Amino acid sequence: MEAIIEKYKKSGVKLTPQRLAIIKFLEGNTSHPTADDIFKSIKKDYPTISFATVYNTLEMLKTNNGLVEVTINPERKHYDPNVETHHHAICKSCGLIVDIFTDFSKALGVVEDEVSGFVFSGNHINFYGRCGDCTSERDS
Amino acid sequence: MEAIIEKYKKSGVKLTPQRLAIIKFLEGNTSHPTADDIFKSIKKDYPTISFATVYNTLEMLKTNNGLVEVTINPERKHYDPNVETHHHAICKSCGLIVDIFTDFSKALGVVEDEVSGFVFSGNHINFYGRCGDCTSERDS
DNA sequence: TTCTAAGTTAAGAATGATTCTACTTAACGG
DNA sequence: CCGTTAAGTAGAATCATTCTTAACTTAGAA
Ligand SMILES: [Mn+2]
Ligand SMILES: [Mn+2]
Ligand SMILES: [Zn+2]
Ligand SMILES: [Zn+2]
Repeated sequence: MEAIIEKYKKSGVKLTPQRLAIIKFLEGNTSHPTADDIFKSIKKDYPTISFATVYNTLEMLKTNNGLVEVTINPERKHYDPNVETHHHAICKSCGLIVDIFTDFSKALGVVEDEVSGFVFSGNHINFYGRCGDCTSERDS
Repeated sequence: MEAIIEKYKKSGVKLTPQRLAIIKFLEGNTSHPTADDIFKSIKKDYPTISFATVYNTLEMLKTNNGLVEVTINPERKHYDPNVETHHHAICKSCGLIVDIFTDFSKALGVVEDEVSGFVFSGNHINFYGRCGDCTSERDS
């Protein structure tokens, strides 16, 4: 946490209580929250916070490489403080998003030569299915 | 085309001129158009068409397995008449979306056992990069 | 053919996530 | 402390998509 704060100070951004609250909320968070999830959570401690602040902070974090947008749900954006390359499993029933850290670069690399003219810089895999809870629910 | 028309007739939907125009526009289309792209194109022949009809028809096609939504662009949905499993290359510069038909099931299958409780039913890979045009443009 | 029921279209209103605006407030280097 | 200036806030605006409702086709029955 301290290291994270230092990082932002160096990049010249002001560390307001609201920003720190959002950074703390996201730190180590693997739930892939939406802007609304973040807003609701921060509102408990900062009742006057506005969506503008949430979105502005997310934008700031994005440009400082502290956050990535996860484009999985066409209805709204999800945010992920884990900026390392990784993939996701998505439950088609309840929307749960789970991280997958397996490295597929070898298996995928071969193909990247086959697409005419493209120069690739990254990839992301979505695995669709049903999570444990939703599977056992249907069985019963 | 004839086969496609038969397919929808059988499923009990009425094939109106607007619907046929949309189906024709999509048939074999690999450009991954948005609802607005479709609307603009159909409007040339049917000036009174509305967005409601475009969205209704897309919904109808989706439920009849004649179309899939492509969740790649967080700003708007793209539609793909190719319902076979395939993947996409996305140009980060111009937004071009190109199909990739390589089969990765073997390489990905191994992992699917490792995610606790999940039962998987499909996957989709996004390859990010720059297309040929955008790459040569930057070079010059 | 003509009639009907059911499904479809079109215009515009409604929704909801995200962005913008105008103004107030507070962070922080000096 | 102070001044500069970035950041916070409330609410309006935007824009893709969905909803509502009345008028209109379609296809089958008579
Ligand atoms: Mn993740
Ligand atoms: Mn495609
Ligand atoms: Zn689930
Ligand atoms: Zn390009």
